[in-house]
Amino acid sequence: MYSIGEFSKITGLSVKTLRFYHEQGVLKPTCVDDQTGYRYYDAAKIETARVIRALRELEVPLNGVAEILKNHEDEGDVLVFLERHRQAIEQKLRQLTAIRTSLDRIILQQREARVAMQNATFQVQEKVVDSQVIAGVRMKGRYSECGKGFSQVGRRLGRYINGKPLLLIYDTEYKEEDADFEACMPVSRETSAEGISVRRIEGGRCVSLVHQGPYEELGRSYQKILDYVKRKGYRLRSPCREVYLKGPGMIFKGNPKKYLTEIQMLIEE
Amino acid sequence: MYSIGEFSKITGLSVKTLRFYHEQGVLKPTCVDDQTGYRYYDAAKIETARVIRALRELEVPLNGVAEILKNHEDEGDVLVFLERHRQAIEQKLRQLTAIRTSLDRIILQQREARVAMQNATFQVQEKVVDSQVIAGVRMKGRYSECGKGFSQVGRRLGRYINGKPLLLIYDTEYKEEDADFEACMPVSRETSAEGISVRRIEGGRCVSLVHQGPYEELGRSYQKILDYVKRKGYRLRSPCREVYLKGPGMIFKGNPKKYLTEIQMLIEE
DNA sequence: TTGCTCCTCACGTCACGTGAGGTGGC
DNA sequence: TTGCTCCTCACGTCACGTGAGGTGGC
Repeated sequence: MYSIGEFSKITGLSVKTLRFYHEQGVLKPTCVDDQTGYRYYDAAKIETARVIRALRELEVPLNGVAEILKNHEDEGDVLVFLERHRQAIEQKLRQLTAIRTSLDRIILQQREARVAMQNATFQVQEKVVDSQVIAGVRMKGRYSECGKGFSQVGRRLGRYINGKPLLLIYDTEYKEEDADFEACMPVSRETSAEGISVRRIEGGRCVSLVHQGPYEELGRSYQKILDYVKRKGYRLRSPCREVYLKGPGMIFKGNPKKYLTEIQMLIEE
Repeated sequence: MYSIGEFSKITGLSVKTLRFYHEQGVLKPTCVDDQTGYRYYDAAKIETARVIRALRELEVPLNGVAEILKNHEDEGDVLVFLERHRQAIEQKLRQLTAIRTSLDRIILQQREARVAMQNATFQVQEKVVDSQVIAGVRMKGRYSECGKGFSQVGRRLGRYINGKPLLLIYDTEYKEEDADFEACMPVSRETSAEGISVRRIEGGRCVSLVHQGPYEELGRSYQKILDYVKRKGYRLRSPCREVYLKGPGMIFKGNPKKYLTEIQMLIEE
């Protein structure tokens, strides 16, 4: 017979835990001294304790452990139980994996936003953009509605997104009410999904300007870039693009004054 | 201004949760009527509630949420925080993945044990065993010590195990004290590990008998199989094998009367 | 006497949910 | 008056851990 302290050392369960298991009826001492209240455990209880530890290490809840210990005669019951438990674990795993994916996305976004901030000159520049595969939803209405398009793409093709959201603007003049645009996400795969157009868009030489500030103030930057185009005498290829380098985050809307948006206008060579 | 019920519908947070968040100081109502104690929230709080929900959905603990809300000015701090949180999630994921792996192993073992039980005839049979890759630890001593060898292999090559543990017995006579044997696990890869011999062992025709009962009673089955071998005039190829079809499980030791052990003796053709 | 082991009882953790009992205004 | 919304307070969940205060035997 072992005292609770001895039994604790043997089994690796803390004294507090052993008392708790007694209280819960999961692991009862072999006998209790009714004078002192001391708990005593015999050698056979060591095996029970081992079983409990094994099950707890598998994160089987205590009442499950109790149940298994009660009718562990039928090994089939245990198997069914373990399969159910496996399902529960699997469920948690899926949930946590989804969380990790979201966190990765958020962290990456933040990092990229920083890099974009460091690299931005806020001057009109000429550069070459690569051709890329995008998934887009064509919309008509107000620009402020574009979020719906982005989230539609995100829901369907979330796991394939590998770049910043961009807007293709098909109007050649600014329209408030009935604008014609496409909310796009660069994706790694040419998967198809209903209501979403997945395709490759061309690259090429373009005039680019990074705009800092709220979207309502984009007009100023458009003016700057168009002045430049006119000065150079370039001819533009529609559609114009807005790339959202840094916008409202998934957690914080953030400060609109810090939003970064790159306007890209492809030019004919 | 919204009452708590209205605000609950808007934000998707339960009334109880909103009261709890108030108590915790995470999301305070804009004002509280000191006559009735009614809580009122203004529209700006909706955004805060959204942030809290987003963070809670990422399983950020409430005190973390509170901390982020307090000094969310510096986005860098949030990034560091999110990275730490990602680490925590990753940790949990690893833990749960390990649990799932264990559960799978246990469930598979149980299933295989059932199949073995159904197929066993408990008669001496002749059959052909395949050549297989095993990882083994050669030992000298008592057979009851073999568990150490198995667990040594399990610890080092656990993820590559793809079959039932088996013992190779190099003695040609039964030895109690100073037996010479090798605890082996079939593995899917010829990886090497110190102190463990990973190699391919031969297959071939063999005489086989499934023994049901505790290991101490294996002698009876050895007698049966050796009688058969003698009757047939076969010549044996050393080492003899014991395959543990059903033994003490990872959770329960189980009933030794139900243990199944296959004795295999390869014969020369 | 000191040190050690054991005891019980109450409270804390975590993020809420449940339920009782009561109020105030339409 | 009934129904609705709101309130507070206390307790439950889960598997223990912490700490206070006390006991009994060497």
